[in-house]
Amino acid sequence: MSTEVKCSDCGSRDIHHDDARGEVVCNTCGLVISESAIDPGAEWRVFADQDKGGGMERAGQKSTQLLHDKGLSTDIDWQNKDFSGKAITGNRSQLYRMRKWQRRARVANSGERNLAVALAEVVRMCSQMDLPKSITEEAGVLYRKAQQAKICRGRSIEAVVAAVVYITCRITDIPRTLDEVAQHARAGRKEIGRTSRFIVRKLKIRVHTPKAREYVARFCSKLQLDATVEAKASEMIREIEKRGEDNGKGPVSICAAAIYIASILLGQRRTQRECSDAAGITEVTIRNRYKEIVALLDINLEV
DNA sequence: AAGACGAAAGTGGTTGA
DNA sequence: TCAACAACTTTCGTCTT
Repeated sequence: MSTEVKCSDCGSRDIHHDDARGEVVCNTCGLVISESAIDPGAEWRVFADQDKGGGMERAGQKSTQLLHDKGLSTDIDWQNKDFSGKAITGNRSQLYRMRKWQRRARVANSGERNLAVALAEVVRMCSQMDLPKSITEEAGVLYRKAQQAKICRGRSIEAVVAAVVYITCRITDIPRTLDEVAQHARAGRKEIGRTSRFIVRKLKIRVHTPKAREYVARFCSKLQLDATVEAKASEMIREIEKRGEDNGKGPVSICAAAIYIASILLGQRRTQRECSDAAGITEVTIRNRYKEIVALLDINLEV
């Protein structure tokens, strides 16, 4: 297994993976760098004060929706030793029987196996898309619900996962466009759209159509525009929405056009091409929208 | 040469009979 | 289920900076 990981304690690159334990260990100082090879990027924190007396203390990894058994299952080691390393003396066949049942109980049924694959895919997609951990968890929860509602039948895991991520982004008000999701998914745009509509209907999830303002910050940062442009664009969008002139128009296109105008007004001009690229739409659409906005808000673009 | 403009034809999703 | 429809895309020729 190749790795660029450096030991955070002594800086050594001499590191090995202990696959049996799922740990990454520094050979120089013995520091355990990552306790879970399943999700090496994961970070979780304990807030001692919040946990105090809350009965939330636990040993081992944090409970998470992102492992099919929520990370809480027990392992019976392959060696015939107990937790302290002492040899287990009792009945051997009994030990084998325990292992067998444990294996069965954990990933034996197909639903659990499906979940294990799906949740790994959720984690992969979300981290590729730079989504916050909370979204990843939410998406995992939604996948479980979808699975219980028998939505996965006849659909690829990849499509359902992508749909679930898409929906989760929408309901948490950090919308990603279908194209953006499709870019990081292992399913086609069309299928993701179809599947997510199906899930929303089946599970009766309430999703409002995204608002143009929800894209402003992200597109501005993509275009390296500062907060003044962002504020100006938001202001225009608010006015447009207030007058109900956003009806039927794609929120993404309104947002992109508003940013285009704001960038000119504040002397940080971006081309139509740049704006359309950042928003994933065409220049033509920017043109159409921005002319409407200029007319509507009586904006003078002359310098 | 790059950016902006606009016409025209095509695509995919929604809606309403 | 189908056709109509508006938004949006693609393409391309022309004008402007």
